[in-house]
Amino acid sequence: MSEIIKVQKGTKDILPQDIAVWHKMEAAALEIFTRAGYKEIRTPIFEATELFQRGVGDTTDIVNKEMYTFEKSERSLTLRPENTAGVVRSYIENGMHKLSAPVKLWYKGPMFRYERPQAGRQRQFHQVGIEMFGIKEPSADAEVILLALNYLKQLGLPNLSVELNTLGCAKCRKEFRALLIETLRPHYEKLCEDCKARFEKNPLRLLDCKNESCKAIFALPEIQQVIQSDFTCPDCSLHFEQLKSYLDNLNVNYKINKLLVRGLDYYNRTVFEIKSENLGSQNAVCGGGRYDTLVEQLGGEPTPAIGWAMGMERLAALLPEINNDKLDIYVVSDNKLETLKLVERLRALNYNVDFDMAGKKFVKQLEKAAKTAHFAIILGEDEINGEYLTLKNLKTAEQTQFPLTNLSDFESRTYKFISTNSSEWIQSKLSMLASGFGM
RNA sequence: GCGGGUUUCGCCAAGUGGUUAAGGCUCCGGAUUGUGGUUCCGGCAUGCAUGGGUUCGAAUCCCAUAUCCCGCCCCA
Repeated sequence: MSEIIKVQKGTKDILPQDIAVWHKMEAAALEIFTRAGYKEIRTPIFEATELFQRGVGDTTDIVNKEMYTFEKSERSLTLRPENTAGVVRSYIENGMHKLSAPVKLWYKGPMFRYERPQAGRQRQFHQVGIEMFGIKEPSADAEVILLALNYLKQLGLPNLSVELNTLGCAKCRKEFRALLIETLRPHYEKLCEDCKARFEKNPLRLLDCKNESCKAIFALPEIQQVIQSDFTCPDCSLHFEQLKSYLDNLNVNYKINKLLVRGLDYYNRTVFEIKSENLGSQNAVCGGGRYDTLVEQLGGEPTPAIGWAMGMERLAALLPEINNDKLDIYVVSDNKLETLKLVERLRALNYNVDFDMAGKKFVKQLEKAAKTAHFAIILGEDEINGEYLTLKNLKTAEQTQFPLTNLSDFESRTYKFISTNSSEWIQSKLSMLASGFGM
């Protein structure tokens, strides 16, 4: 046997026994977003490297050190590290600004970042997210945040904490930036290397620094005064106040975090995160914000926009495991031809049905049925000769016979037989049968 | 990129230099040629992440590499 090839570091197989929770996340996304007027968009996994350099921003860590970039036919291509840039590219390229605003889009799929894997972080991971284009009013911000909460609620995660901040617009941020640099300059020497490097380029990012000595500096009264000060221009200020008012009136719990500065360059005004305490150090489930200049920056018409993304692996970590459902019926028989015929008919009636193909003995087949299915159908010599089948409830060991010639009789009478059992499967089957018979 | 830990069967796991590497679960077969998930019996690692080294002798000690996990940075 030659050496086996293993999955690559930071990647994982999602195995059949774990897939149910992914189906749940995907189904919830389709349902909740569709209900809010969002349409799914699927953009390519790789894009021109330049899209991310210009879109995500080349001062970001994502672009600087985390991209999977490769050359092909003298083009530089990159596996998408996030999907906002790709969606914006598609929005521009397909002339979606001509559609009536807002244009509401959602997506799900794999993203790629070359990072050291740890709890809640992989190199290939999945995000589900939404983007809304064309509305600058704060009601859009409110809807987008509510949508995130609704999605989490649908998944049974209603109690996560929302953190909110505003970064202002280019204009007010410029003034704040200048003030911040001026205030921090006396402490420059005491800052960590990263902070020094970012000092002139993107001083807002310093506020996010986790270094203890840097934190101590930012805790100084004169610096806190600057950080806590309301630097936003009247327009930005009003926008934020209106958003907060909407959220207050809708009883959304959130807290203002002045230090919340998102790591992607394209954000302005509203930024927010949704966190969970149960995720270890990578605790952000959802991150998003407004990016009113990105469309223009990537060559489109000036278009306000806002969106968010959730990490699906992190979401999955918060959700309870879902046991895979058992089969509805396992057919026990030594006559493969008659079994195949019956299985075909049962599958056509929407039952999940399987049977033995290995030629095992009767007892073994029944054992297998007991482990993998709710019901067994026994189709032996007696049944075939008498043109009937035996249905066995594997939980209660009850049995009953049905004529083989007319399976609609099987359908209509089965629910009476199985109604003696109250498992979840029975409930779902009952409602299915009931709807099928117009009851 | 930097730090700490981990690695024995499909899964869990004993073993800390000395005969054929415990045990449990799962799986497979039999007891039981049409009624199961109970019970009983049997099978399932010539090998302990990989490569070197020390030793009469290594899963056990040493070195290197890899792996996965956790943390930093950053992000979902």
